[in-house]
Amino acid sequence: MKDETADPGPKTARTSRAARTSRSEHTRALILETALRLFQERGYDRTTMRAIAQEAGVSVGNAYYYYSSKEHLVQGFYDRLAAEHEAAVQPVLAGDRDLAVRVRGALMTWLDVAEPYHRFATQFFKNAADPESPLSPFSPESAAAREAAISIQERVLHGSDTRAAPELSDQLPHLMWLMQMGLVLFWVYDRTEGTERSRRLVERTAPLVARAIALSRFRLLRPLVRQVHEVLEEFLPGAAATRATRV
Amino acid sequence: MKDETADPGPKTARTSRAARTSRSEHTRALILETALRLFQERGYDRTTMRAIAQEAGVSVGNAYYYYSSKEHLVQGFYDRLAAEHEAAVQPVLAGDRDLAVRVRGALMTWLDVAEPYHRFATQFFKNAADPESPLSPFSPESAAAREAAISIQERVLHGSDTRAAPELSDQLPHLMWLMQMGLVLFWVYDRTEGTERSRRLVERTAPLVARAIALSRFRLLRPLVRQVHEVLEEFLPGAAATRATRV
DNA sequence: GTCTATAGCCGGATAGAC
DNA sequence: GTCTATCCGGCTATAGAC
Repeated sequence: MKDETADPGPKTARTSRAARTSRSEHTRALILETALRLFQERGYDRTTMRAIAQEAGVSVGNAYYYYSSKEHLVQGFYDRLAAEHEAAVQPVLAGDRDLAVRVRGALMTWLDVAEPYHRFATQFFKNAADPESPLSPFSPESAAAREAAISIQERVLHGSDTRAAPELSDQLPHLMWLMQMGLVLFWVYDRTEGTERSRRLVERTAPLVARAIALSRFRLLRPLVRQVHEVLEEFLPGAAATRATRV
Repeated sequence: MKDETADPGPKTARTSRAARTSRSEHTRALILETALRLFQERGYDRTTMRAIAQEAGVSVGNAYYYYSSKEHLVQGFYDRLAAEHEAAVQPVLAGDRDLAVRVRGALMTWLDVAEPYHRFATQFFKNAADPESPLSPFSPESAAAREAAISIQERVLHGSDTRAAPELSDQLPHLMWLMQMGLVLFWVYDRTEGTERSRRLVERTAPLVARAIALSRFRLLRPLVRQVHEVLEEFLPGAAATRATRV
């Protein structure tokens, strides 16, 4: 009962084309809205499908008609979060060209956007770290969201006045996204007021990342950079050509 | 039903002092043994507590008397894995003094030891990403296992003929352990035959790590190294002094 | 195609008797 | 310390209404 490969019918989340029938879309939205609200109020585990259905004024069966599992409701949350980040990060991308500032800005913006959900986000990432789960940030199902996030990093980097070693230039956004996943993990563990500690980590790390990237052009580091490039080429999906095996 | 803070009674896993009463210890061991066997045979999810109890010839309630949740059974597995790695890694630690060789050896050894359990290891990272879980590698409950693992990295580094930048020297083992956690994540996702791809990642990454560490002493990198040192000092628990806030 | 209602399976976890 | 009985919630199934 874990994956369904082909997923016909209305259970497919569709962001495309405005609403198949407005009634159907309305119900779907209602269920998601209710679920997210309850998750925030009581946390993920203590929100039962029965409760979601009841609060939304639909039957349990109907909830499952739209979202084939409780986990699938979480996907709705991801999409929303990603959209909010994309919107909120615009000023950063259009702003200062200093790389450290841009890196810091993009990550801080994510922390801002995610803040309200911190309480129940914990539960999500448990699912997210499961390779079987379509909710994993590395899963094929998450490809769209992942690429959107990487694209933000790309704009962070290429809109800056820092030039990285040329062979790394295409791969760095992906690498920066991986680092962002690390930050998310840290954030999930962060129990400080206002996730202050996560913010501090960003504050201290951003200049470091920027400096490392800038240094990558120095001759001394050439062999190391070349090695890094090769490893990334082999192990980062999508970065370049050779992809036959998957992990 | 998630945490119990104080955990009195026999549910506490005790590696100390040989067996409170031999009968009790025998039952405990029997349950763990059975569980681990079934996990290997059918995977974690498809092994029910009922089945474990039945196979072990005890009641479900009894199983819960010794292991307060299904997850707690996994802790027993961690301990075993750690012990096996510690034993198997000895030749590497006593062997070649080349850092790349040592790094590679330690990680490969872990992959060897962990191989038989790969199938149900999925479960690991579910825990890793859950801050509530005592099974998280970052939890206080895992401190002992974590420190043992870090100590292995310490011997890898300090038994080598490479000298890192002095201010990083004490922190690098912890950082290398973090990288190892990254490898574990990769490995969990790895679906190739014999986890071939994970092995290849180690093969390609070990020299890179060794080189980066060696480079850390160059003057060009001094400012970067200093920054890294400061960040690690602030955010790695245990590395040095200042720890008031927790994350 | 969208929805309700309800009954029931399954498996993790618990209560409380012995 | 050990058991049996029970709860609880994710999920499924079914039958039928609009």
